[in-house]
Parts: sequence; structure tokens; C-alpha cells
Amino acid sequence: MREHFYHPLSPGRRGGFGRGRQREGRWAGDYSLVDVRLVEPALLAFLQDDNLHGYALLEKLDSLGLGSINPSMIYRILREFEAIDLVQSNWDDSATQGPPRRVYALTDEGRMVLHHAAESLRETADRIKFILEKIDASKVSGM
Amino acid sequence: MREHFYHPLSPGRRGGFGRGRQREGRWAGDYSLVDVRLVEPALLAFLQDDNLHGYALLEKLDSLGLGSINPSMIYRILREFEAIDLVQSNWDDSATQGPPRRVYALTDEGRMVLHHAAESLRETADRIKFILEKIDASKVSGM
DNA sequence: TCATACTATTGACTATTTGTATATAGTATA
DNA sequence: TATACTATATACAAATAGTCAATAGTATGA
Repeated sequence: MREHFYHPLSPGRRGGFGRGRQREGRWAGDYSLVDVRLVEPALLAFLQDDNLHGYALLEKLDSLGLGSINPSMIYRILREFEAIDLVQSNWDDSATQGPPRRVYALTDEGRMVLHHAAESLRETADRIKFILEKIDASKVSGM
Repeated sequence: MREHFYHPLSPGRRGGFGRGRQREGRWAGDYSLVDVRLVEPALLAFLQDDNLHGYALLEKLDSLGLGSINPSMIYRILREFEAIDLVQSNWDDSATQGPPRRVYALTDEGRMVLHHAAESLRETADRIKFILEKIDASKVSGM
């Protein structure tokens, strides 16, 4: 049997947080402790201006520093987004450098959810700021 | 059988993201899509200056807007932190308004991990900023 | 003194999620 | 005609998260 299941993107991620299947304990080998899943809002944000297919979104995420995510995850999220009507997909008729591509477009619903997500992101940013200030304040007085 | 398992803190959380056991689909009733787990670094940050017990940490988290987390989670995380030597605990001898309290103190290892976590938080904040700028930019040009 | 409310911690159960491995298949090119 | 890359989809096991429940001490008012 031939082995042809490599992927140029997604370089085997080691480290990185994530939940679910993990090899050795929750925070094994990860000192960051921070668990943030920004993929979902990022995907919708990328779809705001352009209709894109999964592979292109994968590359965009990579540029955001979220390249460690396995392609399967992205396709799964996109299908789930479509199931709850945040995006709509169509097969791309134009020629590709590979098999046909499914191109995703943001729906009105998706646009609305994205703006909700933006609010949530702002709150999160505030909380992070608060925690960082707390850490830094103690660093100064503690030395 | 008497029912005495209420909790003044943790008001039954509805909404909020989280993974693991969830009632109806991944994003059911939640338009934020943002999934951030800041509890872990927050706990360590709170322990920087004071040694605290779980219940007090619960209240501190509440003040950060993270009050929806179930107490069990906090105690579990604290036990896990102790297992990997980020904190050390001792029973508090002094009188309490209830049963004995386990008081946690940050270890040197914990302090180090907290500073790694801070770096990670900064990266996350940058990514959030990037995504928000992308969303806002499109909002302007799209109207 | 009895019931109720609050403080405080712990353990068990299990649905859901996540990461990974795998399947499938089209195009480019050497 | 084999190899590499583009592109998407599915299945499964392990880990996790959220909930429910048990335990137990103190305070207070009727």
C-alpha cells in the first residue's frame, strides 16, 4: 500500500495546546498555559472580503501564526459553519492546480455572528490586558 | 434525601463556550465563537502576591468576568497544578467560616511558567488585534 | 436544637471535542 | 509513470470539560 498522506501545510504540530486527544497530560511540554481558539472568528473574518476555499484559508491562518492547525479541523469547521448557515459553499468551476475546490462565502447570518464575535474578542483582549498588568505589576514590586 | 448542593458562586452558566460535554452542538446559542481559556494563567497571576485558597480564587475570577466557571474546575486545575509542581498547598490552620481550607502558594517553577504564559498572552493579544482590525476595516469599506 | 444557608473541597460520570490517521482524487512535472 | 503537490472528507480513540453529587464544617435565626 502506498503512503501518500503527507501535507505540505500543517507540519506535524508538536507543542501547541489544544484539548481532546493529547499525548501526555494537559500541559505537557507547554509552558504557555494559554488556550485560545481564534480559528473560528479568523475564518469568518477572512471570508468578509473574499470568497475563499479551505486550502486558501489554511494559508491565511498560517500567516496569522495559526498554521499549526490540522487541515481536517478547518474543513470540519467550515462544514459546521455551513450547517448552521454562517457560510454557503459552491464548487468552483474554474480550473485549479488540483481537484475541484469548494468555495465558501459569508452569509448575512455569518456577518452578524462575526460582529458578535468581535465584541467577544474585545472583552477577551481586555481580560488579557488585565492579567498582563497584574503579572507585570508584581514583577516590578517583587524585585 | 436532602438537596444541599447549591452554590452561591457559579450561577449555572448558560452560554459561554467551552468544550467537552455540551448540550446541543458546538456553538449552540453562542454567537461569540471565541473560545479562550484564561483561567489557568489568571489563577497563577492571582497567586503571585498572595497565597490563596480555592474559594478565594473563585471570587477573584468572578471579578475578572470569569465567574461562570464551575468550582469543580478550579479545584481540579489547582490539583493538577500541584501535580506538576506549579503550586504547593497546605491546610490552613487558622479558623475559617467553614471547613478547613487548602491554601495554595506559587512555586519558582510556577513563577517561571507564569512568565512563559505572559509571553503567550501577548502573542494572543496581538492576534486578536489583527483579527479585529481586519473586521473593522471591512466594515468601513463595506458601507 | 433544628433547619437553612453559606463556606469549602473532592470525586465520578459521560458527551463532546480534538488530533490524528486515513481515504480519495485531480493536476503538474520531471 | 512515478512523485509531489493541491484539495477535501471521514472515522476513531483519547483527553477534556461540564455537570451532578457527596461530604462536611460554621453561622444564624426561629
